[in-house]
Amino acid sequence: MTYEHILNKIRTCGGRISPVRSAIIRNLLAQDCLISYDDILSHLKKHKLTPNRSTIFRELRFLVHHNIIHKHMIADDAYYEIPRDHHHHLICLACEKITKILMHDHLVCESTKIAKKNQFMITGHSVEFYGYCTRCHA
Amino acid sequence: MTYEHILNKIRTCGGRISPVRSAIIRNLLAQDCLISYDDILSHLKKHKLTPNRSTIFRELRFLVHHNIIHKHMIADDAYYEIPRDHHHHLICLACEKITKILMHDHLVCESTKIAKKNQFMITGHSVEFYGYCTRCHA
DNA sequence: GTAGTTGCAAACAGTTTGCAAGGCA
DNA sequence: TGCCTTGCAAACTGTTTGCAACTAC
Repeated sequence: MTYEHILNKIRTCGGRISPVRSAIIRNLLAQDCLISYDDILSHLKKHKLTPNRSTIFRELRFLVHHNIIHKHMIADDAYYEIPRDHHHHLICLACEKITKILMHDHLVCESTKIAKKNQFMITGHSVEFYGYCTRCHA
Repeated sequence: MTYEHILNKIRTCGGRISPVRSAIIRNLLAQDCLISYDDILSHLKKHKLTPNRSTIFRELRFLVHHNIIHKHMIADDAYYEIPRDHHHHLICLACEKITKILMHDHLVCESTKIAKKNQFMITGHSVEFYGYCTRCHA
């Protein structure tokens, strides 16, 4: 999903392209992994945009609702990302740093079995590894 | 971890065994998967216990802090369980029902590789499959 | 008796809502 | 112009805190 791809998707369903909206989308595209509300806020500030909190929440909800971004809850905090390459996360329990990891995903084939066994339509899965990063472990 | 096992662990670190505490632990032991704050509250009511909200939150925090229970955030809601058999979850995006699943866990061996590659001390992992249960899919 | 546990009220953080004003197409 | 987006203030939910009263051991 490129920037233009996303804009078209938004226009198709009646949405407008406002400065705040496009800045948030650019921010999410520039990132290749999960970012928080605060990350987004500080990125907007750098671009001289200081929208109200409710605007940011509404925007993120809009993008989630239109399936443009995904929301993850990690240790009580919300994080967002544009789903592109399928990947998983490594989460430090001390500093909360999130690292993206790529791995050969056995779960993709496993999920077919699980779906059949449990009579469940699986649309996605997530994997997180918890522990301590080098800095926090030391 | 049996009931007595848990009580001893609590006593060892200076905790007392109050009616609310033991009822919550029994509730968690009776369940073999994730339960919510509301599940706990209604279980307590059945046993004629009506503690204050803050008491329940404090208790759950106490148990998490002493590593007796684990807390999971699923779709903005908190769930708790006593870690016994290692298992994963199937989550219905419509009715939010959570089903426990057992599967051959390739991730256990995968995690050693990931730990080494990322210089990260892995202490645990979680896997969730998202989708729609039979009832919600129909 | 001492220290841990509880109820209550108040505070708090994150998030949502109603409404009027502003802005994109 | 019409409808979407925004700011503002207020409401709301889940959770935490301070403090005095209570209770397990």
